[in-house]
Amino acid sequence: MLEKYYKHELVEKEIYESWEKDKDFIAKATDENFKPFCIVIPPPNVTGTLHMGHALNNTLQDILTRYQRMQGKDVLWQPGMDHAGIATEMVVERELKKKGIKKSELSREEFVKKVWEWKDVSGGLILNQLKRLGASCDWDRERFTFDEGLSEAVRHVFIELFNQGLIYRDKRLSNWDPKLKTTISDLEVLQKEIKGNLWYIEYDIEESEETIVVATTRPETMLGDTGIAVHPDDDRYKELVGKNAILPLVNKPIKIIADEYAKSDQGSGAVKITPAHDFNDFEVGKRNHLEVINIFDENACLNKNVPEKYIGLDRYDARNMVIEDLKALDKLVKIEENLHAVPYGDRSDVVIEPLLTDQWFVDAEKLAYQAIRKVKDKETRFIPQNWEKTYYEWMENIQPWCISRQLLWGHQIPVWYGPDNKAFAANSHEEAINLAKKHYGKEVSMEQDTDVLDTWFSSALWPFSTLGWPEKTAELEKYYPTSVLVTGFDIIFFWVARMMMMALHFTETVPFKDVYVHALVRDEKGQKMSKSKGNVIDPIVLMDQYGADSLRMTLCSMAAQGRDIKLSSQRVEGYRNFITKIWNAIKFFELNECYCSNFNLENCKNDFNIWILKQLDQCENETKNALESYRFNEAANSLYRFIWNIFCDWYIELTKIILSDVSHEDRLETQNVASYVLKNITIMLHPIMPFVTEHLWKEIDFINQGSSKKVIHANWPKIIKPKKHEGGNINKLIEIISSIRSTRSELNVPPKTMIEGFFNGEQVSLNTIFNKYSDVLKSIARVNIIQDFKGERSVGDIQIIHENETFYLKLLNTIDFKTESTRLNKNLSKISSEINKIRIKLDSKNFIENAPDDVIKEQKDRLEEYLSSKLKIEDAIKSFSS
RNA sequence: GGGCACGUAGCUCAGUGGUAGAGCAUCACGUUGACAUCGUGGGGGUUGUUGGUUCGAUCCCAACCGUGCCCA
Repeated sequence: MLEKYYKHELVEKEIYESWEKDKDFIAKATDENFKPFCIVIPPPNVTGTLHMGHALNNTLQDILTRYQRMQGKDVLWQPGMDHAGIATEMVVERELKKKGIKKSELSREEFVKKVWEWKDVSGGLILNQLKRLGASCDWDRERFTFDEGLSEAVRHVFIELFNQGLIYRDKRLSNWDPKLKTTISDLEVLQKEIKGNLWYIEYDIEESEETIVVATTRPETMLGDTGIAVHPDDDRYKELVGKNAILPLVNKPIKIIADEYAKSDQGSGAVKITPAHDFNDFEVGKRNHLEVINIFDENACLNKNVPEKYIGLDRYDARNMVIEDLKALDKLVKIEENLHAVPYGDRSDVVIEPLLTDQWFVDAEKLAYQAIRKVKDKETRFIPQNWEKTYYEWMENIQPWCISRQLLWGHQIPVWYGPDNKAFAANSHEEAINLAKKHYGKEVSMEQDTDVLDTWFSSALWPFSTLGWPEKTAELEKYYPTSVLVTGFDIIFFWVARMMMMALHFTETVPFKDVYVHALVRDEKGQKMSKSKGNVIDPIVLMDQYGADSLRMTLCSMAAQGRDIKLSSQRVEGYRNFITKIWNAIKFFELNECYCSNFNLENCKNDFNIWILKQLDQCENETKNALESYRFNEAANSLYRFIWNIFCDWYIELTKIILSDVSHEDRLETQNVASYVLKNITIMLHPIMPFVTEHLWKEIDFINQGSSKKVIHANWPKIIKPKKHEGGNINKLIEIISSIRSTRSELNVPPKTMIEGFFNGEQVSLNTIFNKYSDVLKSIARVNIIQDFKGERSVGDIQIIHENETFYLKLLNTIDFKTESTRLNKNLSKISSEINKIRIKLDSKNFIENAPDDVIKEQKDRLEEYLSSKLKIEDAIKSFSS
């Protein structure tokens, strides 16, 4: 006998351990009897912990995974993590600092060793949290982007792209993070709107009394200025173009140039050009052959290229000093408040400094071509489709991808330099020496590049490197290209786009057939969850409170395409209640000795049973279709509605009489049908709610029905269709019961009071229902209906109309006439307004001429039905007033 | 500035070219047999605004207003 409530805290751990112990998640790469289905997990960061976004992302993947397993596919959900260069280095650095160790005191090897030590102890916490969620990954195949095999793939890719000229080293402006002391890619830079100032500075013109005023948001960079730009059409400055201005504080001449980059309506219309420290200025400088002067060091402090008094100053101290000095010279003419975008590092949260350095770049533009085409050719589909636009937009404007990072933790760039600084890409030091020997004609000593690669470089290979590439493995053969990638839209650029490029270049096929892009999880007010706002809902806390299944069901039911999820714990509570509801329903059937015998359900005779099987079939169809088209919320809602609003609310109530009567001829059939329904909803719920369903399957014989397999391995159902098709008029019966209940309630008839009713037996439809289901009407509507051919009515006989047929409840002693009169008038006005609407329609010539016949007929039928109801209600009102 | 979503009941959200739904919240009534983590019933909507297409628009189209996100 089941306990009073489902206790997830006692069940989930045990169930998960049993899945793991029995290798229930394992993929069978070499077995060709099963069609493959494969998802690679978007690898969480090794430093990460589970947040709501992960919970949603992995719940959806697990639902697909478990569903496909039930379809008989050989399923591989490939798990793993990425090594997260910057994040991990920050974490370990912080740990070392606590012990009084500075990173700079350690060699590369020593530091990397410390990182591995850290990883063994505290890395990968998130994988255990995914297990709490129920993730059915094939854990034996767990991969890490820093594994030997994946590192091999990284080197392979780098060397090949290098040899093809698609990776190159270049001195150009890149985003320098002065806190982390590394470059980062443009995707890792966040633009923030900051309230700052626009400073107007006056420059003297060389050999002239004239001056020119420039406006800038970064006055300190003037120390590196090499020009002033004005718009070629700006009449104010036409005469000055070609002349020199004297850069204050530095006292050197810089050229005034005409360039369309200068906007006449912004600031003064003249803009200072600092080619070494601004991406736009760099381009302007290139166009106009301006000198490039780098004035910052790696800490974003001023270097030796500025006047001595400023050397060594931090950029903000320098700004203040420059302002003061300009003021003293009376060169600062105006200060305006100004809102402008300032670049911040997404990890460090400090202002990024564009800096001229030697870095490695991927020629992404060349790789993008195929990646765009394959999506246009529908070889990879985005779901919902509109994300294609985002993808195209980025791909079509793609910039060179800066892949070198000045870190210790990561794949060291497989490039060795010869004595003349010539770069050789090679798999190892030896290989590099050999290459160099051929080149120089003698053996030379070589130094490896000290930089490492962007973590996303290795992540971009994830869909095939995890399957063993570049080796030709059975896994690669069977599971690649993968079936679907499930991800949030925030990493379409970071990850999806780059995977597409790399996959197409190296495997000549798309990495996945579908990309399902899900929503962002927000708090209940619709705000993005963030630690600083303090509005983070921790999925672990919710799981502790309500169980993993409740959380999963909630996320699934809210995962409508194209909309963000606003999560509130109330919602989770609601789905916990849903589990309780199922739990109690099963308890009810336990009490009623449900079991399964050899009963052939095709031979069902009882209307309720035939009806519920049909409803179950419909639910199965809806759920299946929804899951196969990634409409997760529809799958969840279909199951919810069937189980609660059909099976529990009606089927159980309707069959109580049968089950409680030991000698009832339909009892055995009903027990079997109920068992069958419960078995199948357990299976269908499993992908969404794996724990409670596996538990019930284990505990309840009439649910597992003697299966030796766990529910995780059950086949997705194909619902039996009884030979006798007509399931009676159960839907009509339900409507009638609802009408009776509603009338009773509105007239304040006490729920338990048994009342009498009567009707004219010539009404065929009612006659069938009242005859067939009189016992049910007595038990759940508390009404005893008798046939009364005379149909004469007296005061207190309350009329109920159902589809043009009428019956009466005898309520003389129980009701208040005023209440009834109000009720009737309310109904009358509702009906009258409907009648008006339909009449207007039918009176319209346009409607009659243009609308399809079936629509016209439908409207006519409705009108007729309403008119007849109206007459009856008016009649009833008349009889009351008389 | 460019792009993409979204605006439906008090709240959170489904949905459909013809009759607008759910959950939560709310109100009334109800516990000796599955379930108060519950049941039964009720109230609650000019489907953001204005136009257009259409016999008919909440749905399709356009503009606007509002909100959010992405990119510059």
